[in-house]
Amino acid sequence: MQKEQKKITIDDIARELGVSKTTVSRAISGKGRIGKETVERVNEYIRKYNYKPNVIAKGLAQSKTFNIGMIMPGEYELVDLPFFQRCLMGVCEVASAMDYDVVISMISGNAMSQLERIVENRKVDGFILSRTLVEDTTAKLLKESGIPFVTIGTSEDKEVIQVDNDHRGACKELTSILLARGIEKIALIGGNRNHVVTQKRLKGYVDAYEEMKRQPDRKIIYMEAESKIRIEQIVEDLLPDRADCILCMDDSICAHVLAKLKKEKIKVPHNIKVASFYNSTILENNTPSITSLQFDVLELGRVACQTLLNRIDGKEVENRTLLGYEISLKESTK
Amino acid sequence: MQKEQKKITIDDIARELGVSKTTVSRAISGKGRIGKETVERVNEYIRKYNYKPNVIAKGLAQSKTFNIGMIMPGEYELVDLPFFQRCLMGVCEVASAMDYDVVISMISGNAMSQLERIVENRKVDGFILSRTLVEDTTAKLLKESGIPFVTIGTSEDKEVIQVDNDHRGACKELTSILLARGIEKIALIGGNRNHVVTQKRLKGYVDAYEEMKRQPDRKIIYMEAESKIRIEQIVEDLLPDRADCILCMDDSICAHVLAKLKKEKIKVPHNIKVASFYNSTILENNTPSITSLQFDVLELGRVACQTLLNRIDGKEVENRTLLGYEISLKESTK
DNA sequence: AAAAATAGAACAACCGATTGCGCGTTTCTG
DNA sequence: CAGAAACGCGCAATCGGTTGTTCTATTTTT
Repeated sequence: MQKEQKKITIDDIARELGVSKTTVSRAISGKGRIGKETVERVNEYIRKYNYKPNVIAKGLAQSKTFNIGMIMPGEYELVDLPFFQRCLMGVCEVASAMDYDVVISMISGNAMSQLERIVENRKVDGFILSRTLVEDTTAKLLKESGIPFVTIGTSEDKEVIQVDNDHRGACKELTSILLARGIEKIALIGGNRNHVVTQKRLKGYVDAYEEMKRQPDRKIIYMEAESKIRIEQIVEDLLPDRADCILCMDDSICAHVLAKLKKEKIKVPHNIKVASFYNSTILENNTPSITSLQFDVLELGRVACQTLLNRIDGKEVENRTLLGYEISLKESTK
Repeated sequence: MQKEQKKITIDDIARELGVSKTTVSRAISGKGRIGKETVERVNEYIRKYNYKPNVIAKGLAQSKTFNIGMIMPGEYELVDLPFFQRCLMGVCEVASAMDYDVVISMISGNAMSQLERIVENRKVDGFILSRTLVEDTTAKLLKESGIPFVTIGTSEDKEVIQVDNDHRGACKELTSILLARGIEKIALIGGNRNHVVTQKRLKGYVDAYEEMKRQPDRKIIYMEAESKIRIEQIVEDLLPDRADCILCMDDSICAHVLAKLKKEKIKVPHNIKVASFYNSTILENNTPSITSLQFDVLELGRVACQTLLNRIDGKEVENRTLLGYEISLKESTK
């Protein structure tokens, strides 16, 4: 019950120990010339009285905040996705370990005002940008501001530091596996065509065909499959035999596809195969189990944060980091 | 392309306008006696050169940070819930409007170290605590620290400022409606019994029976329904006629219940009614549509944030705020 | 018209750290 | 053993604001 306990300052320590605050500061930071014995005394005092430096004051003196900004989409339909939450978790984990804190900005659409405020207020030392759209004015704004930042999700802009899962490679590999098994007609169902992941995955899909010197059937590539009705129509469109397999770009699409197939009494995998990208727990307990591509989003957050912190420290960082994926082959493509 | 553009300081303005920095500061804040004309000149300058005060310096001088801390669970299984994400969205919205920023702490289990760091570092002016467990050491720690905080979710501790949806009232009303329709045997399926919401909802359920001078059948109240298998067992247990209706405490439980009923060829609502709490989009497109209780989680976040900010400003605030709910009666209970 | 009240602005201390420079003492070096 | 180098430490400025007090000029009161 130590309410309103007066915080110890560096001056207090200096007074108590009969040295100057300069010395105390140096003892703590280890910078500059300082006696071994003095350091010991200061450390002991700090431990004993649980001194914590005032981060604000430190920030003012060093022009640093020890905060990083995490920019997430503020659109209602995106907020529910576990992707961002998990990412955030990875970011927080690393930041915390390095004594940084994470400031959130949820930016919806073109509401740049919040971001501008943060940028101008200099309340963070750098940003992590969770991007979903290919064209992103946020990145432009950040670039102009000169504040270090890292994007999660690939950008067209090669100057931008990016960390991403290898969606293209993943989708290519899965498609190749299916093709190698003699599954020729793979329908692809995706969501918003302006999302980076959608485009990357589509490219991977095409890559796989091209590597085998084949052409995918463009007529069974569907985008903007955002609603249940639309997805049902697509499935109807594919039946009875325009596709051997349906590859869904996210698991909510897949859930609808499965429901529709069940309704139409089409057996998976007997009559048609199904595969999906897997993020949430919707498909986890499905019967049959679903072949899927999995990404370690937590790790994505971690790496992005580490990259940013390195960047803030002035270290050289990779301009582009691609993280792996995992293909889990299950019953739905047997 | 204004990289590394030198920030304007209050001293710059003072020099340019030929007044003291005190005057500029007062002109901006409006505190103290200051000439109308001077205020005008200062404002004009600020607008013209887009001056933004340095929040860090301001914070140091005023012992404030203009940040609020949002504490969320860091457990992997909780992170996926859209609840916290939506809450956060509401919090960010209000904070942003009041020129505050939101600092995230994800705390898993007993890992208090991060929290302690933030508390000790004084990097926030107050906390919002998203709680899930009845017993919560986090709240205790915050209480001892003397930092203002608000909890989302009800606490036993009456001194703690709480904002919550009225789970008890909601569950009571829905149960009452069902009872009034002659649906007597209402099975209740809930998750973790240590979660506050679980307990509140259970109480509401019991309330409804008691108000009618009846007793619920304790044997058809199930807790810890966390896995698909467990839920299937429960449903089997209830069939064929131990229950007229199944009330699910969250929608992932409900999804499993519906799947199992379908598998067993039990028709909803003809053979058995189903109702649920509704947060995510899993049940949105179900056939039949599902009777559910809905909470405006976004609003919850908003109110919590507003309450905290009021508290930080030293205003009087309600110790307990209960937010409403919405009952949507659909086909599943017809 | 003298005294009192008041408005407008400036001085300087302060918030809690960091940091360049300088000073006195000890240790090294030839 | 003298001069140089290294060491340990303190002074004071600085980061960019806020704020209690004081000063002066003007206005109001009687």
